[in-house]
Amino acid sequence: MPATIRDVARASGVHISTVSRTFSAPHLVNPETRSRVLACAENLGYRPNRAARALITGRTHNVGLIVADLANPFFPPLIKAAESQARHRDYHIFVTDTNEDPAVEEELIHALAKQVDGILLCSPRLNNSLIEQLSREVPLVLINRQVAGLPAVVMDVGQGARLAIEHLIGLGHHQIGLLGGPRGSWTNREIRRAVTAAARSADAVLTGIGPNQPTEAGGAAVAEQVRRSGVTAVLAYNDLMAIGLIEELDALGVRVPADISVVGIDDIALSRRIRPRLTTVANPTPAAGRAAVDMLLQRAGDDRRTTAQVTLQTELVIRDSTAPPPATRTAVVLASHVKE
Amino acid sequence: MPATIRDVARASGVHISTVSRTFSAPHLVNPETRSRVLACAENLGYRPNRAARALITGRTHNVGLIVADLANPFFPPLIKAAESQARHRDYHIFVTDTNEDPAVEEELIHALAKQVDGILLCSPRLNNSLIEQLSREVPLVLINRQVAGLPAVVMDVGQGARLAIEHLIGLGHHQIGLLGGPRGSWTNREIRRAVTAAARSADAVLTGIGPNQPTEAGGAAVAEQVRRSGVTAVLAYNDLMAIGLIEELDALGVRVPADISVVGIDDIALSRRIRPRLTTVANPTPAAGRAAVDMLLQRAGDDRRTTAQVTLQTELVIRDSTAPPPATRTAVVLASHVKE
DNA sequence: CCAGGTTCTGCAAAGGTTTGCAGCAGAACG
DNA sequence: CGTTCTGCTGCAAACCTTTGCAGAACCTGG
Repeated sequence: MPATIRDVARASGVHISTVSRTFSAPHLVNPETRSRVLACAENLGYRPNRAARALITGRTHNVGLIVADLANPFFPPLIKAAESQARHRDYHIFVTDTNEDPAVEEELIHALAKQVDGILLCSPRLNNSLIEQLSREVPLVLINRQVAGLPAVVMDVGQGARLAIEHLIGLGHHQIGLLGGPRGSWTNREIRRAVTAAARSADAVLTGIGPNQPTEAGGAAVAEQVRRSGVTAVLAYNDLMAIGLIEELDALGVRVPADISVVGIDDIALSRRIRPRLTTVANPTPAAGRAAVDMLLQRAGDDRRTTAQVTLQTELVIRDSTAPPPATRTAVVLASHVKE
Repeated sequence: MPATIRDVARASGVHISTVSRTFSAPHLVNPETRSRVLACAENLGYRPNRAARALITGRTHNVGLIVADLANPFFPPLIKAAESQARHRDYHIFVTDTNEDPAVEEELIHALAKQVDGILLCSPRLNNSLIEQLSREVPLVLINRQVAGLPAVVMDVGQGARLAIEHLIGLGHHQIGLLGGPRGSWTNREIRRAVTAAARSADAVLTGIGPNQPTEAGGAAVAEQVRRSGVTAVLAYNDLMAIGLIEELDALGVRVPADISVVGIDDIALSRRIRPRLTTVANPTPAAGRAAVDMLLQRAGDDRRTTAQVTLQTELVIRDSTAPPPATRTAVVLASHVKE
């Protein structure tokens, strides 16, 4: 039903190759012929079939972007930045959501493989060897994950987490809880590594809690456990969990930050809006999206495999959800400064 | 580089058609042959090329989903519901974002056209005739938009808006502001239509403000104008605008709901969390996502063009951002009930 | 033993496009 | 006027599959 290159050729009395060139290499065809062909194409409503084109050129001008959970406000800024970057380069981005399920993730990579020129894998939950294997099927750029030999852009969440712990220790906390994220998360391991080191060198005691769903529900679910654990401060895997935790603690009659301090990670827009405003580690998500697109397209351009790994800096944003622990409260308040 | 059907055929000593059938019609091939072929395929890491398959079958098993703004929390529930519904039917969903730009929207439809079996168009900003024309290129299902002859699922926002206005009038408001959304939005027109009728029949005065960007920034931008306009209540195009407006009014020293009542539309998760909790019109977004996928896939199945239009009910959720207007405050409070 | 059926496999066309090669006409040049 | 070059166009193979058709091998029943 839709017009093909052949219909246009017939209508304008030229060979299909001329029609093809009219669209993909206009300078090779006589201006007169060109405009005749274009007129016929317009008439018939002809549009080149991108799938057929891709079959022979090997370039689809699409890139896939796989995230764990579209409903997590952490992702949209990254996605939008990636989209606009891709658009400038005449590429389109197809976004899909894995529902935090590694099986779905693998499924999707296979499904996308031949329909895109590469895939941006955001915070994948797959294990390293599987990722490596899949990367032989389709060019991959990882975001917030490092696998030897694969290009990646990561946000230095370890550094941010370290700053967060030092901030808490500086306030006088010794018993600190660490709310783990989903299993398979590289970010999760980075946080744990950095935090463990920071805590050890300051004689603070760390209590791990998790793994958990990286959502508000996941945070809320462990509120009771946090309260009973005796910690005076908590670093959560992400802002969503921190927010869920704070709300549930509030429901249990535990005040934040008076009784327990809470720090999140990501600095989603919501964190600035809740009360108490959340102290958190800010991630440069738009920059990450742009960088990932650049790496992928550059890699697609040259054939040589770029395996660069870009690290973006994070930053601790101190707001109102952290304060000295109850016991030492007055003493420390005298010595500390209040910052935004 | 990646293995093709031909490599598998060579390796297992059969014709390519047999390999093809092994994957797309296994019952037609001898179990013995089949397992041999499968073993070779596994060995070579062969995966059928979905693009090539689509070229000949005409079925890609993908569906496109185009939204105006991924960062608007209104969309994720719809998207996730659509994705899970599609997954059950062995389809994949590709999501893209138009940045509220009609030109990008058209671009995207063309780009997606041949790579999907149909497109779900969410709150499109395109005009009717263009939509109609594009629908001849690729099957379309509209969400929150009605165009004669095209299948659509809409949420009855008109009814919800009417309830909202009646609620405000019931509280004693006579001067009501209507914060318009983006131009090109069908929802916007529906709201205006319903609200105008409701206001007329109750002798309330309506002040239109807009069009505006349907974001928090858009809501914040008109706060000053709202304050000066003399209205005592506002119905916003969506929750995001309502929230932005409330925050900015707060910054201007105008209290909600004491000085001005505000009602939103959508009932995004955030609306339950801000203070005052937002009175709003709840939309059944997951149901809409599922219904749209069903309509599209059913339409793809039978060849006959289904043009059904499904309407889903909305609901007014009364929370804390609405109250009687300042003047009549005490009098009416005595006569009214407080509900969640 | 033969007619008819079943089960499996191969052949080749088709789907819509791109692209290296070759051919052709006319221009430029000596 | 012959040669070389330039600009344009057509030819046909290629990309990776699917699928209608036909043939081969085998079986069943009469």
